[in-house]
Amino acid sequence: MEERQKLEERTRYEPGEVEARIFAEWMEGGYFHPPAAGTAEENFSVAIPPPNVTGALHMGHALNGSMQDALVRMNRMRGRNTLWVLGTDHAGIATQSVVEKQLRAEGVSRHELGREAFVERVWEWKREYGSRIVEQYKRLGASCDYERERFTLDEGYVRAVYRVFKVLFDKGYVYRDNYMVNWDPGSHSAISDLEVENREVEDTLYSIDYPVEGSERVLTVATVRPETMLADTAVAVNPSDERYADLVGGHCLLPLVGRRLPIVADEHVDPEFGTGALKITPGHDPNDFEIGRKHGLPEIGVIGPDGRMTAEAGERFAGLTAAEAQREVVAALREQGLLRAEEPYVHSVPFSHRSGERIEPLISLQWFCRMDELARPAIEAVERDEVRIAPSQWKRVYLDWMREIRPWCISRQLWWGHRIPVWYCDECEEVFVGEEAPQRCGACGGEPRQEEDVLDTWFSSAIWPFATLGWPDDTPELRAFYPTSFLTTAREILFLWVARMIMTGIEFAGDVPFRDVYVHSVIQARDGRRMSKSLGTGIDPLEEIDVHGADALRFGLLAMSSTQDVRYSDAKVQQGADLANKLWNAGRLILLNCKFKQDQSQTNAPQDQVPAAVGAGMPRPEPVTVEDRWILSRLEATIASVTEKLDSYDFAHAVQEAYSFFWSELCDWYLEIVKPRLYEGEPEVSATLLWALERILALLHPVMPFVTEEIWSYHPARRGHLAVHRFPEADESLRDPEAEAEVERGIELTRRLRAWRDLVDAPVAAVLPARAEGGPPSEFVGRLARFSFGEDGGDPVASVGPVKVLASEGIDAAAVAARLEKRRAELRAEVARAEGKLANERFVDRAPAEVVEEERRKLARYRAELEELTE
RNA sequence: GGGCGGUUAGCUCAGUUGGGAGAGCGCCUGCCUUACAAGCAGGAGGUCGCUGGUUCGAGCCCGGCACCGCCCACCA
Repeated sequence: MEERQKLEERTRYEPGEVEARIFAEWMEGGYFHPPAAGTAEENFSVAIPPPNVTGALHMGHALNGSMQDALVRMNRMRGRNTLWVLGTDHAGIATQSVVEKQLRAEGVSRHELGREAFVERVWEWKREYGSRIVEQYKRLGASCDYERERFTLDEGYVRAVYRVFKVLFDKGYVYRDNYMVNWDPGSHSAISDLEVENREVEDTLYSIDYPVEGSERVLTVATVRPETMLADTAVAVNPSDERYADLVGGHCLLPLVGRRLPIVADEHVDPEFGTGALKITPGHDPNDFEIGRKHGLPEIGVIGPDGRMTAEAGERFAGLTAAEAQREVVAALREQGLLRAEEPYVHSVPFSHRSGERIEPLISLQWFCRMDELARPAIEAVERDEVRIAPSQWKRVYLDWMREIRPWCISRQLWWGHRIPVWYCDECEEVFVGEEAPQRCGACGGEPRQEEDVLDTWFSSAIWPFATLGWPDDTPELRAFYPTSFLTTAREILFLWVARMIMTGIEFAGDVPFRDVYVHSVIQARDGRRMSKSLGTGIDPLEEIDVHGADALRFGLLAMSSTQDVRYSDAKVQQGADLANKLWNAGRLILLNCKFKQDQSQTNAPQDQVPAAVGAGMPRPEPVTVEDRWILSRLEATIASVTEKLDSYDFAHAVQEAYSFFWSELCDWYLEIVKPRLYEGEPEVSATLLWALERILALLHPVMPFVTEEIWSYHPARRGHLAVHRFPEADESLRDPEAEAEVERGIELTRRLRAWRDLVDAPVAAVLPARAEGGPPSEFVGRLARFSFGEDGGDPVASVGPVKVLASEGIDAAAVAARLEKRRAELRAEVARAEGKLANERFVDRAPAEVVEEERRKLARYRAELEELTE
């Protein structure tokens, strides 16, 4: 009784009061922490794309989380043993940067601190701030298993990473090599090709004369990076280029340095570009590196990892930054008259995705992983739809990339991460690879020293779906929840993460990591730009939750999601907030007025039991009126359709359809129709309403978990939380096409009558007399449209469908006449259109019979109405 | 340089296999009707980017063009 009182007073849904309390109840119920039982086939599981520990919840997380939680909750409610693995990614570069920045503020560098102390410092940071994003997922309502939280650097996980490294090494896929890498001067580390983004930049293109040895001729080469000429080891021309045919095999002299450079012929050189002569710098240009290796050219490095010129650059330049060196080189060339031209030049330049700095290509000793062998089965798995990628265009994108895959640079010159499990013996050059440090060198008894580098963060996230379940051990979790059911992801990590998980899943866990990959759209800022912190265009989901509630944000994000990128829509979030409030108030109307007999409860299961969802409270109702049969039929149709759409990742249409059924059909029509019966306390309508409420709450719970749970807490048939309530399955036996047709006719008529009233400006409160032809319309028509239907009365002044409106005080004759004339004009136009179409012989002959027939029926209908109005 | 996606109402977006263009928001009119004014009822508003074609019929299929966005790519 106390709650009832409260419910009456709560005329608005206030998410802020509800969400934390409800979430705590779910946690207390342990619903999100399933037992490791059963098989992956029967169970349902998802591995969350692990957010960076340094991260804060952004809109991408919120969208992705809303999608995952909708499917996770739906399947949990279906009674499946459901696990949603949560965890965070150690995010090597990002986290190291955060802590380094902290240290700088204290006036300490990480080098002063030393590696061990620094790593300990990062751990401290992680312990203090690392759970922030986890807490933010709770705000969203995400039903992750917070008791199984994982971290890519926790003990078991490290073991998994080391095992993978060791196996790949033993297979010969992982190797160490001196190779051209993308050096990121910002993070002071090599990064992989996927972490590089190309940007258009305007540089200066310098043309430089290289004197040909033993000749008066010069070879003019063009470059945007003159400072790299200090590392040139050849000049190349196209083999078919007749201008230089006689020079191939000869030499030219490198200005400023004096080195003899062989003139080589290579197909790669475009004779159309510049002079057709290309300076070759194998040490600092990826193309030149390839050419250099092909021709066996020396590789010289003049730019060091610190972005400064090395001793190799010569006394004059050593120690300068690359930019300073460029100015010096240009000045020197100009002095010597070797600078032939300078012109502005726009081209694309690689930048580090991590630090934003311009990539310095250089040769360095790194660890690589050969990908071709791993890719092969991962290609087949997708080709054969063992992993289905949707929308379908991404399947091709995936396959195209995988078929061209290149070795992956997996080592990083950082301290925070998985230190590569390789040990070197300095005494005898023995190399150990294993999961644990060797005590002594087996060959010479020396003390091996571990590799300094750590692994690319993506190397560890590649094994996320099975490493989080306990692999390499054969754990119950692994048996119960691997492979996972699906993955939703942004397309930007399709290669970086998704492809690699498929490869490692097949290689190490013996099966693909998930059956479905759904690539969702990107939510852009309101103005269509990318949401980004640096642009200041980001929209904070937590602020949106504060203002509108988590349910509103979830609904809004799902409603605006699409296969194409969309702008963030405040209106959709507001629509979600409105829906929550509408649900709340419709719930109040029903719960405060319905009579409920305890024995109506059909409870047949213990409450709040995991994994099996508890049974429904309400028994199937007995409809007494056609409206009852109609709403029950529409409800089941909606359940079938919404469920089907959720199951196929069509979130936007699923939520819009649920919205539209609930708002328009249930609230605007059915509740208005049955109010008199409800207020009278008719038991049958109570049974129908309580049943409908229960089912719509359960249907919407995966999308709007908080408000539905809160309303459910007042439902008399409740036996446990909605979070583990049985998800509705469409009951086909309640479908009733006849009732649907009849009520829809009544609704249509009501609409027309209301519109007519408005057009003729009838007084709002007046009940207008009318006579219905062909039998009285449904009872509610007169009531909702405020018409009284009788056998007799005055003269008809107008026809609205089958209804003759009779003369009365409330009706303005002139307005009626104007209205009639307007309608007649419309009808004449319609008749003309239909006649024209049917007079077209080719239409009548070639269009399908039913289309022609439909057109004839329309024509007949228009003619009849026109005739009626012209009487 | 290749590939993908987009262009539909004032705004943000839907539009299944080709058969009279929809939603939400906004706007206009009228309602404080005892669930909800974050509500209810009614209404206005679109040459579906342009251009050829296929078809009885095109927002939808085909060709071309114009913008916009994204991904991949080793032309200095």
